Amino acid sequence: MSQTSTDILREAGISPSSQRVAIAEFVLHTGSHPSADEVLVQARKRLPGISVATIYNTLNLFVEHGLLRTFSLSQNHTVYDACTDPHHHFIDDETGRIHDLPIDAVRVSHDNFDDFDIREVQVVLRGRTNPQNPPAKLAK
Amino acid sequence: MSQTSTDILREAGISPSSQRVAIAEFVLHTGSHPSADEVLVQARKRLPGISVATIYNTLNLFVEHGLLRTFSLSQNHTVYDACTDPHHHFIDDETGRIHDLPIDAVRVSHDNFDDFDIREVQVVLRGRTNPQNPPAKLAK
DNA sequence: TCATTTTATAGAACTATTCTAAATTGGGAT
DNA sequence: ATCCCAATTTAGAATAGTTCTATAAAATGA
Ligand SMILES: [Mn+2]
Ligand SMILES: [Mn+2]
Ligand SMILES: [Zn+2]
Ligand SMILES: [Zn+2]
Repeated sequence: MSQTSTDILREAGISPSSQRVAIAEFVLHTGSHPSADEVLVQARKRLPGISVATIYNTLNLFVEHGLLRTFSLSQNHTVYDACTDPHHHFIDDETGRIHDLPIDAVRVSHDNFDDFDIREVQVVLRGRTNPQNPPAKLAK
Repeated sequence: MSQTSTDILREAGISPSSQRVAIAEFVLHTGSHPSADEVLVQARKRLPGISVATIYNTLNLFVEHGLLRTFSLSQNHTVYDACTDPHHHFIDDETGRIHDLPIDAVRVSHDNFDDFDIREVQVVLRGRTNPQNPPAKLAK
């Protein structure tokens, strides 16, 4: 049942060029929240000549078509998130690594702000990853 | 009893040069979460010749001494937050304006992640500001 | 095949921030 | 008051992530 990257692109209305597929193979299937640069490195393992411009064009295209989300943690560190449905994040202060948390692992309640129409709630937990524990059972 | 900017700087161990005071006068007393560029504009109203380098040097200095916090919402939009104690944020999708929310206006509970040592919980609400309501009674 | 459109590419341009190296400042000490 | 000197400020160069531009290559399909 698992769709190929080509299928995913077609379903999103994106014609699956070899470059796009090479990028998709990595970026749509990683939980690592990579930067554009990390995507470049991975994509070049499959398609050594792929250009930087194509990486950016393609990542932007994927975001526009809802296959990726993007967020900025600090200046000059934009990352891409392959998980597009709502979820939360834990960020390791030491390594900077971002972990997905299932949406229902965090509950948020808030006052009724009559001034605000809330569309989305995003929680970021920061701290340290406990070293003695196994790598973590992570989000969907 | 309200401390002058000069006092605040001295207490933080920063010698209050005229440039630093000019910047502090604005950035330590605004709730608007300004960018470096907005700080430059405001500081130049008091000290027209102040340089860009000084804006960045000083903002970084204030952050290092705990007078400001910084965060990035999107690539190339780093803002400074004069409120350094824990609180949450509402971001207006349309205008990009950031509003502080009192820490106790949002309650978060989460599973025990034995893999993570959580040090900080940050909530960002996104949506639209309700136009018919008054400008909002905002955070401390 | 050929014409047309789409996609990819190199490299220039852009922009926020940091760096560098030189000038200016201002508070003691004399 | 003057001198000294460390601290501070400054202009402009450098850097880095991203976007733009103009050209080339590839795919499409009649
Ligand atoms: Mn998948
Ligand atoms: Mn104040
Ligand atoms: Zn995620
Ligand atoms: Zn704030």
